[in-house]
Amino acid sequence: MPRQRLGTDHLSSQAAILDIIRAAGTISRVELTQQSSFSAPTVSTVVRRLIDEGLVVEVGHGESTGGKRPTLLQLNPAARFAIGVHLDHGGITSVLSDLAGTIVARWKRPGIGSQEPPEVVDRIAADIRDNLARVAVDPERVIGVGVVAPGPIFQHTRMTLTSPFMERWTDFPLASALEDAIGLPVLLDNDATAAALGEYWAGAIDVRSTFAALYMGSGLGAGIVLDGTVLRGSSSNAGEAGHLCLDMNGPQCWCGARGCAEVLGGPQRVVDAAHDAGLALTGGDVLQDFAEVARAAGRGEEAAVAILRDSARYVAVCAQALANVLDLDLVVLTGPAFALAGSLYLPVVQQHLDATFFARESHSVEVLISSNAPEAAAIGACSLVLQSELSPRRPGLRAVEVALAAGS
Amino acid sequence: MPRQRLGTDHLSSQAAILDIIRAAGTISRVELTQQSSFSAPTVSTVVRRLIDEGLVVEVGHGESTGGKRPTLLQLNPAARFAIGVHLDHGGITSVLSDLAGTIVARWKRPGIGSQEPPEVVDRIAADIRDNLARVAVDPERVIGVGVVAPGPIFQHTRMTLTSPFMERWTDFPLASALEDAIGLPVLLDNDATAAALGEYWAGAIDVRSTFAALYMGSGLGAGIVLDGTVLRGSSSNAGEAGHLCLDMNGPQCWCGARGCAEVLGGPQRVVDAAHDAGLALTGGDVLQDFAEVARAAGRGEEAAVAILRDSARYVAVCAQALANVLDLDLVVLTGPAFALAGSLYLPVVQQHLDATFFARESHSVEVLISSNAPEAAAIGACSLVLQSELSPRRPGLRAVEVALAAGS
DNA sequence: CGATCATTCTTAAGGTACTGAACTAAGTTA
DNA sequence: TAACTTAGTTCAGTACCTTAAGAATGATCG
Repeated sequence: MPRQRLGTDHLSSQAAILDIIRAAGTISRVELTQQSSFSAPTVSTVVRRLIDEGLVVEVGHGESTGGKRPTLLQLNPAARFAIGVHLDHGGITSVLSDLAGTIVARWKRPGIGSQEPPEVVDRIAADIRDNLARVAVDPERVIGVGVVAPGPIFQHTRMTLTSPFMERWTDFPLASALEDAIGLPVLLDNDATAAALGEYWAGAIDVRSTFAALYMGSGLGAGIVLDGTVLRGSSSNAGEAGHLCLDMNGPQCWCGARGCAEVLGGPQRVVDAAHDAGLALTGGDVLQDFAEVARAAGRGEEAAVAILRDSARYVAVCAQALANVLDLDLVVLTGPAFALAGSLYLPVVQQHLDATFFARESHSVEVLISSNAPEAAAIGACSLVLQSELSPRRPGLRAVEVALAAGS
Repeated sequence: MPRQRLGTDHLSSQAAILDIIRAAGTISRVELTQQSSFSAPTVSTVVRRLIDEGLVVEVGHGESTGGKRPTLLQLNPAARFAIGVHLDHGGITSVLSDLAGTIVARWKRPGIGSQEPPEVVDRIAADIRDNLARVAVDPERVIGVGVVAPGPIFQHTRMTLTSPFMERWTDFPLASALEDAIGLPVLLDNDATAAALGEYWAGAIDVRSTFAALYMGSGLGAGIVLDGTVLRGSSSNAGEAGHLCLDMNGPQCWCGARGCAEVLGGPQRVVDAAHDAGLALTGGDVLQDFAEVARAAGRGEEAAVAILRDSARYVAVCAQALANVLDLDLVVLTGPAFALAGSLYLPVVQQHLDATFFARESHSVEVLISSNAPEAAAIGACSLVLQSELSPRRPGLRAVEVALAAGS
């Protein structure tokens, strides 16, 4: 007997209203009518439905402006939960987040390189069950699992990822396997894409903004969100800013091209440069070494600062490319690498955009560091699930819808 | 008394159906139900409305597949017309196009550098009237004028363009002035953006495709169309592929940045290089000189071929950047420069994408030369009007809607 | 302090768009 | 000619949204 999927009916109106409430944080019904394209009665009934479903709660009253005081509305964070799993070389980072994108629980397990995919899937499922029990969240309120990883993906077949670092996972039907193991719908996506959506969802970014999230973890990528909708492109591989060519005669990249931004200024390059400069590194994985470089820079070691600043110049050019192609008004720096060294990158990127963004006479491009940078990808994975279930979009969500349909 | 705006009601369904008919060329109602998300009865009624409005006509029957033969539908090209005006340094190119994007009339006038904007507006209006009379098109069937030009635009104020080549036009309210002069709604946009939409509209490109049009005229730009909707960004300045940075230490560009693709491989660079190589050029405007280089290459002159091939490498990297950021499945080369030398650029771009496109394991990126390359911008200007009136989109059309609202 | 007004939100009635089910139309197949 | 297949329409019902009017609640002012 199919449990009724909440929020799937009354699609457009529910989704739009909920999204405005989410972005606003706290808002009255009147303001909703102004910010949405709906009339007051429609807002009223939609809000009542949202309240009945428990997704929204009334939280007191606002100031009067000469008449009745408005009733203020907010998301009910505890109404639904989602699980986000980030597969990366360094390990599997998972979070349980509520409706507002706040982390309720987090756990991290060793990398995936050594085990076979089926074992990893079982481990992920077991960890999810354990952690749900630990924080006493009603499993009925968990609406799904988002799984994200770097690299190009073949989403239309519900297969998983193909990056040279994850060879083992090529042709393994991760989504369906995990669905079978855990009994929840599973969505699969790119980590940078997810991080961008997470920033939109949890970072209270305006519905109408045009922004990109530059994600730096063990690699460099970007996610793009336009009018609240993730830009996926024709095969869900949009946003590969790390493979913008910044030097036509540059070094070969693993992707097959030359002079990719990731090779010239990505985390691996930072670590290599630090090594060459004689900095003492533990020689762990890329991110651990990058963290040491960032700490050295934080202590004021000039070599480390110079290396990171050099990297920042390349990141800035990536941001410029994205801004010029997409006419952005916001760039968010996120991911573990920017969590460590964002304060050094931010001014470089901001100044570069101020000086070179093509339409700067028309408007500036704001640059921010995500407040959730370390777990951005995992939170983004949660947001994938939350948005697809609570605020589904018509265009551009093909892949997610396919996955949902197959997983319901 | 307000004349009823056709196609503005019943928005979503009419627009969707009409768009599918346009893309298909010829199609039956049954196929429409398959390709759209509507039921057979809905398609039936919507099609009847379109036929009543004269936008669509029945054109015989298709082959039977074991039952009743399907009635085939087509756009009625003569149902509506639009005017497209392309302002560029070399001159003002205008076309009158029908619903299918076919050129009915075209005219070209000298450049706009020497005259004051009000005079130019009067001349444009007079030319439009003359040419409508000449080809005997009922002015009632002309739904509007699209005006396009290179460079960044301030569309939200209905002002016009700001490029160093068009200083005179800064702060001149082109759209409103022309509306007053001609009595038709006027839309304003970037030339490359328009060219992309023109390619979509007149080039019968599939509704679901993700494509960009690289436009090379006197400069280099791009227009992006996703799911049939123009990507405009936050200020209608998206797609500035000519100002992607391909060399961080490259020469200064007029836009303020360094190493822009346009400077390194744009038409001006081709002309300059040809000059340096000792090719005889008449020294006219950029496009005329570019045409001579292209002809020289066509005759097999090695220096010219080498120069163009060099330019093509930069164009190819632009295409790669767009493809990687947007996950494109199609790149169209258009504009007068590619009309002249596209056959030389195309293989270079195609090979580069085949070798370096990030998601090439997932799908390839097709590269085509527009069949309307010489007048692509002007045809695109027509398409702006046609689409906004006949197949309006909700998201991303902010600027156009503002213009339409003000102009109705 | 009570009458009036402003503002917020809801109820009621009506219109539009879409759908499923049943039907007509027009062919093919045996 | 009868049975079947495919194309397209009619009809009644449903869901959603809107305008118009009303109810609730608080501010303002004589």
